[in-house]
Amino acid sequence: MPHDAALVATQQPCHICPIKERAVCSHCGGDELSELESMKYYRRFEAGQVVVWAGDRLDFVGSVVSGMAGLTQQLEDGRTQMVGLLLPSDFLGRPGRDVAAYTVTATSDLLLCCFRRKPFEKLLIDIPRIAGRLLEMTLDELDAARDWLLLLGRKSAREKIASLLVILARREAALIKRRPEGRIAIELPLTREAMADYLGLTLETVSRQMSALKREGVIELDGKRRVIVPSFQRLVLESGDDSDGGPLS
Amino acid sequence: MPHDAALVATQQPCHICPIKERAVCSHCGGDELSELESMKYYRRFEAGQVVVWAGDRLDFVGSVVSGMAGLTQQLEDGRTQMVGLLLPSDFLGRPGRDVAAYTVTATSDLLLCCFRRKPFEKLLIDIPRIAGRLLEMTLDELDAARDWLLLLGRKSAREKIASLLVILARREAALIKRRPEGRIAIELPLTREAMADYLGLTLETVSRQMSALKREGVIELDGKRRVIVPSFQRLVLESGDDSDGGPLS
DNA sequence: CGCAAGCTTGAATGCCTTCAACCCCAGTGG
DNA sequence: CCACTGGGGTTGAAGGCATTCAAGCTTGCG
Repeated sequence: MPHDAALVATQQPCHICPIKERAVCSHCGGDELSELESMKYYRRFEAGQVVVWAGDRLDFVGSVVSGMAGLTQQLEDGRTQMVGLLLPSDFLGRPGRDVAAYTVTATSDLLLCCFRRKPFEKLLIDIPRIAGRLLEMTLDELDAARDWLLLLGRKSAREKIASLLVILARREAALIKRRPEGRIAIELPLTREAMADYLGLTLETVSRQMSALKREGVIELDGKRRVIVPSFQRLVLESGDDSDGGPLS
Repeated sequence: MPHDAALVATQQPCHICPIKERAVCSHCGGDELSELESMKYYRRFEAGQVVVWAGDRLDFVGSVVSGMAGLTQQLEDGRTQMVGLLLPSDFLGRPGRDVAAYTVTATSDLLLCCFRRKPFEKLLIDIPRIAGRLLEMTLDELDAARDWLLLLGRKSAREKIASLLVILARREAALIKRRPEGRIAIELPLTREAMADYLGLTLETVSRQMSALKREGVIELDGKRRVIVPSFQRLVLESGDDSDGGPLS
């Protein structure tokens, strides 16, 4: 059972939680928050660990507090596609479903703030703010999935890589309510293989395109897992779509 | 204004509505239903017509009663990807957002059951069943989008075509609560170009693969827009994933 | 040191695209 | 009546981009 591998971690109070502005609980007031506080528990996973396998029972839901996880789907012959990327504040699990539809893997050290599923489902009925926030988040995820469809269906390998870096930079910046510009650094809590699974490429192609972007000065590599971007605008240009990334919500 | 092009159609009472089992309104009881009934109005679009352009104001939401529409997204240079396929009972529009994020085009003659957005948003607060159903539908759409990611990222052209046919057959069958098997017919309310935009291919590749599947007896063509499948099982096999399509929900 | 995991780079192959010609057919007007 | 036209569809040939297969590199660690 993969759950046994999870470490229960010391909890932090909600009022100093780094994701309190964006997670499912973000619309909650004092009373509601203390109810949540009494129910929550933390789980920690190490990079590479599987949180659940597709098809296995999943009796909790939760929010990513820190770190990153990927949802993946497979075809019979082993071809793998990442179908979801869980970053801090993202929600894991589906209310009303007791079996995981996708395999969830920690791509970096991961901290989850969890609730047992049944009690959480009751909260969804009792506290409409939570259901409302979850709907909003699900709609946002659907929009993100749709951008991703465009990426997979129509972008070149080079544009795909640039797009991924843009997404990570924007998400990282959004947590501190900023908007990336100029010279920035991006953490890459993903192996080349995970990037390939995200982008619908092979790991060799990812590696080659990273090298190409580096050769041309679009990015600099600081180790394998940290990227310096001299000009964020330039990177966005390379990503194919120059939408501005929408409102800072 | 594209809206002017829409024809207002004669309404049918909700109790004989073909999508009453699956649409946003499906969990509503008598009182709620009559409230909805007093607010709803129909709009009709012809095949090829644009319902809204991305970026334009959208003051209504609604359900597809019959026909089919596509949501599309574009890159600056014109590359186009379909990012949503609206079939009967699917929901159009996003509560809380007044500007369309995607261009919506009728790919066949289309009938929508609409509500003005503001009053509908009030309903979402007043009638939790509606909000609940919308959450459920959004989660289902997210799952569908994730299957689509796998399709775009990892499937061959041939598998993509087969997968699309499987999806259409399943959706068509789900409306009458059945499950496709054996010899079946599938309506294809899509041009080759729309299929290509859905699948992340060129229309030539779509045409070639359709011809190949026909040559090998996997499908038969009855005109350009109707496909006969001698063995649904065989088609599923060609689609790459042989999951059974999940529960009949 | 030596091993393994993750990553990079090279060469050859293949799948899908691109560009182009042609077909089919419904609608239109001389 | 039938030639004309245009949209949608099919088919062919050539080329390109990403994959596949393979070798070698880098780095952390027992």
